[in-house]
Amino acid sequence: MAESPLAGVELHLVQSLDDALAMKRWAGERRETPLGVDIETTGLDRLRDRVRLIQLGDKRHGWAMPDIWAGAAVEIMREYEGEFAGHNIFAFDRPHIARSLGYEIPWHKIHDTMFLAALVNPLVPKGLKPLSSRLIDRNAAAGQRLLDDGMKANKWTWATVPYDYPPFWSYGALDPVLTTHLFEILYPQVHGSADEAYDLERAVAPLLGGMMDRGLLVDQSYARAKISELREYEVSVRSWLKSAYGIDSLMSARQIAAALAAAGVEIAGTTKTGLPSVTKEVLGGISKSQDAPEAARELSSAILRARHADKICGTYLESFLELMDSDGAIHPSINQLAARTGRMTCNSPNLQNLPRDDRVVRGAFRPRSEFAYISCDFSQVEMRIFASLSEDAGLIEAFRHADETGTDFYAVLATELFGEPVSKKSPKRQNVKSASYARIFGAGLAKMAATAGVSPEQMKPVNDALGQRYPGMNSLPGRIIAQARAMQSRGEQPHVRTSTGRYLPCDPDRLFSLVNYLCQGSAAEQLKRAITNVASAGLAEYMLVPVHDEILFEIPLSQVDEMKRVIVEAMTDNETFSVPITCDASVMTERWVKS
DNA sequence: AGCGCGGGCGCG
DNA sequence: AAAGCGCGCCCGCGCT
Repeated sequence: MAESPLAGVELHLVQSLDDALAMKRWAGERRETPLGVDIETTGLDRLRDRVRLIQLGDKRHGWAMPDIWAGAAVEIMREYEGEFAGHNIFAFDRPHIARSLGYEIPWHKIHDTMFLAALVNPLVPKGLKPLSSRLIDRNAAAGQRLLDDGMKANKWTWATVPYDYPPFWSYGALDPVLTTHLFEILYPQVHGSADEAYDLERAVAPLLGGMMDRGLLVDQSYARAKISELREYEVSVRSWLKSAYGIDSLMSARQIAAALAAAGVEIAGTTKTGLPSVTKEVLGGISKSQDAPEAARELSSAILRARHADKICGTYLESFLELMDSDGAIHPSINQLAARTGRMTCNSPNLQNLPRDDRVVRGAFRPRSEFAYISCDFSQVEMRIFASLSEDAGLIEAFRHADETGTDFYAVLATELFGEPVSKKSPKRQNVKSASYARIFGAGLAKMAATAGVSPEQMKPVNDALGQRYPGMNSLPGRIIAQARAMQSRGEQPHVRTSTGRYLPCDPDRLFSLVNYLCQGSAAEQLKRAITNVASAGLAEYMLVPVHDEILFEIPLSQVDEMKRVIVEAMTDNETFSVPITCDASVMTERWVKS
């Protein structure tokens, strides 16, 4: 049996000046990997918790320093000439070390093994422990259990576990050792193939940290007033549903199906587990149906209205008040590499899925005094990227023409396809848009038509014409899938790579999804690029949250016009693709709602 | 009481 | 030939 790479690792706890000096001598040694960095804190609050233990390590040694030695740790880091590596160091350790210990490690000197792991394979669990167990030593995470059990048994928290409790300091000291081992394994798999993607992630990371710390101010009295209005309404509907139909849950498929049956309507569709489907679409269909009895229509629409009220309160407004910090703001967590395509995600709360049409929810956010919101979003970014990657001269020209004349892109396509002027309002234009997006998603004709709300017979000629006039619409997916098949026959995981080298694998039986991964992943990178460009233009401190193709800003009122120009300039990109990436900014002075 | 899952629904 | 992509959060439901 091969010896563990961790055999012979020595772990040290700094408890004296001699220990600290020994650590300093060790840190000054030459080594081939970056210096591993890790910290333990009193908790997970970025703004309030403080550092308790600072750990440094390389492949052979791990050192843990209690915070009374923080000065020495910072001195070692300041003087260190090489690079550092940490796991999730950009989002966690670096900001804590900066705020708590007063040292901001230069971002270009930092490697993050979590980023490396995500770039090597976005589908795999990215925690230090699972990665270490898988890539270094099956038992690498064994200490974690020991520490968890010990903390539970002694009723210790991360704030109170004694520094010299061996499972605490020793497994703390092991973490930077694991990180350097991970670096040695993962970096060669990124270096040379995805350097540009990696550098982009490193550049974006501190900017996302700034956004989380800044947060969005909540209009509390507004939120409370809306909540009581909506809850009152919901309660009245619920009590009617209960007394008239015995329904006590707005989501119970059984109860709702039974009540509708009593009112004379049978639900046709089922979920994949066989229960009757009671979605908005199904109930909405009944509520609008001329054939359905009045009672069933009333019942369906009542359920939907109550559900909507519940959603607005439960998922959004009430959650905002619960998550609100003592500074009156909400500090979402922005996760840089959670999605398989390289998109960022957001939680606590998710500010990327606030209702767009119902103005109530976004209205709960107000710019700080003497500030205004500016929202700047890319225009048809995924389609522009699709056109560029397809190299279809007609599509590229259509975008050029649309931009030059200020015409809607899909109206340009529809005008070309139908040989007659088509307006932005026309259903023809809507069908062309649906068919175009279906290409990006890899949808078939049936789904395409259903989404557009027309029959497959109506959609087919539009879809065929689109493929004929713009052959790149067929050839790009064709090329991607042909390459994916070739990968499969070589025994590789089928995948695409974006222009930065980002590796995007798909499930073996869903090759068609690669078309979307490439467009979505490239667009995700374009937003990350835009974030760095905005920062380079000097507006780093005004960004609040990224929303896939949009950045929300909070800008001093006195500089709105000027900064709006800077933002548009920074987010416009005529270089990266053969179709310009354009954007559109709007100013909101009162709330996060466009007037 | 807590966990995981499916269904449902909000966004790009 | 046929294939809609990516998320997070809430609830109901069945399980331990």
